[in-house]
Amino acid sequence: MIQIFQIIEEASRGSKFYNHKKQRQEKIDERIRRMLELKDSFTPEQITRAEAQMDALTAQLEQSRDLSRFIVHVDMDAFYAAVEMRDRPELRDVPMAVGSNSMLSTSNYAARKFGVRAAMPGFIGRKLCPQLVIVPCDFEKYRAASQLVQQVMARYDPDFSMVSLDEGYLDITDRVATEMDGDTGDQTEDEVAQRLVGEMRAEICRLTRLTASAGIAANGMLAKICSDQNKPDGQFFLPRERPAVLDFLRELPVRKVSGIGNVLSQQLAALEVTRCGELLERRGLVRLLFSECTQLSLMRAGLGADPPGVGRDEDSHQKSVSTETTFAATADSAQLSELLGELCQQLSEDLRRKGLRGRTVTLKLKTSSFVVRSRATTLAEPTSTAAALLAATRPALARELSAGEPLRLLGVRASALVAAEGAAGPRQATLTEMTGRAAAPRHECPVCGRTAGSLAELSAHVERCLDGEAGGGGEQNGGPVGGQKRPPAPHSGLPRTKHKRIDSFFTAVKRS
DNA sequence: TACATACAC
DNA sequence: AATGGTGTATGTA
Repeated sequence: MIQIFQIIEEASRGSKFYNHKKQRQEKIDERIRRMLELKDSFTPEQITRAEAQMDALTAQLEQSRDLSRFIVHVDMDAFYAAVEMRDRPELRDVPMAVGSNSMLSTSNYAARKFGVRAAMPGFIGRKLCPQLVIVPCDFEKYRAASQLVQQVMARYDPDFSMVSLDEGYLDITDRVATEMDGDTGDQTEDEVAQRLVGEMRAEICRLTRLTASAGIAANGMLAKICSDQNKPDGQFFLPRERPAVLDFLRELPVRKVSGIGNVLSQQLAALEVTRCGELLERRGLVRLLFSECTQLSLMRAGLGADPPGVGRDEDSHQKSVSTETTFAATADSAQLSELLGELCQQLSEDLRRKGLRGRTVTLKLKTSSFVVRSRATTLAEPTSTAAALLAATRPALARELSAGEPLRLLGVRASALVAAEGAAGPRQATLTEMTGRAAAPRHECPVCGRTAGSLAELSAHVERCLDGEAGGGGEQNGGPVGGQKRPPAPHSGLPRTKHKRIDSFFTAVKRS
């Protein structure tokens, strides 16, 4: 499988993308060299002292360690690909990916055997696997499937929170407690939690014909790692006991922890830290070489001591709104200027739709050699008009253009957001706003196939259907639910999110 | 506040 | 021949 690396290398070598990536890596290497130099200058006393300071932090984290909750992370398996395979049986047994020639969003497991991965351009995927079938994204479908998944999750925790269309967190502690009050035989709390999650996954599967994996642990950080352990179509339970948590983490690659990415894991590797357990052993170096913020999150990763919340916090609001696009590189200022106008128009619409205005406007650009730059302007008054956005960014574009290098991307962002006149106030967008509505003009129950008169009715029906109470399973499909005589009106012309987007569904959002 | 970087999905 | 878009957080000046 070293071949995979070689094929990718072969296909990339010499390209501007590749060159840029190499340059970036050189910068990282240089940073690491400087870090190691600094490290070699530390005296044993310095390190001992740093360790003592970290021990204080550790004690503090131990003190606040909360093992009282059952947090669940649910992750749909190869989500987009799974939806396409479900709807097109001919794709079932072939290597396939969802996306385009320039970017793949997901691949199925057959394609993964060839090294075809998310975030890989399609043309490289085809080099790795000539039979690869590439299916374009169909977000309406993924949204509809996600809605069903969410409907199930809501039954286990009405305050669940989605991270994206295919992934979310629940706190099922209360649900477990309720269950324990009834007759659970001689099942322990832990067993009940696992059974409930198994049932939830089964319901998701029944409703969507898609599989989900899940992790159950004392906090979201651990639950997320756990959901990856028995993927696909599996679950993993990590007991809520300090020794079990520490044992689990000791050998776990640091890269598995959300927040430790490419760069930080390279830095850590240079310090001979590749496992979470080693974060604790080398805490002195962590203290001396990383920022306070990074120290804290690394110690949390080593100890598995993270707050148990599922992203619930009430008064958090959206910080920025942006739109950007990639195109064939050009230095033609008329063309770029026209595009900038369109982007400002788009951003203006997005801001208005969300009832927001921005005081800081940022132009983003990427040169043909993949160098990214941003130019920000702060206005006297917050705005949401295309004209003002354009006025704030056009001069910056002109300045950058005078360098003469062709551009391959332009983007505009509004930040320092405030509520527009008469709007509700800067707040997080609701899930519905961000993901759009389920595209089911005939509100058809995915379990029994009958139609309901409205979304609300359908929801209620699906609840009953999942509970096995609707019609006792004896009735035929097709009869409307709730005595409805006619199929409902197609659907209320609510604004649809246009699906020019490729993968933009950061919905770390609380449902409201 | 401006800009760059890292990260997630 | 060819490598995405949206958003958050953080470090630094």
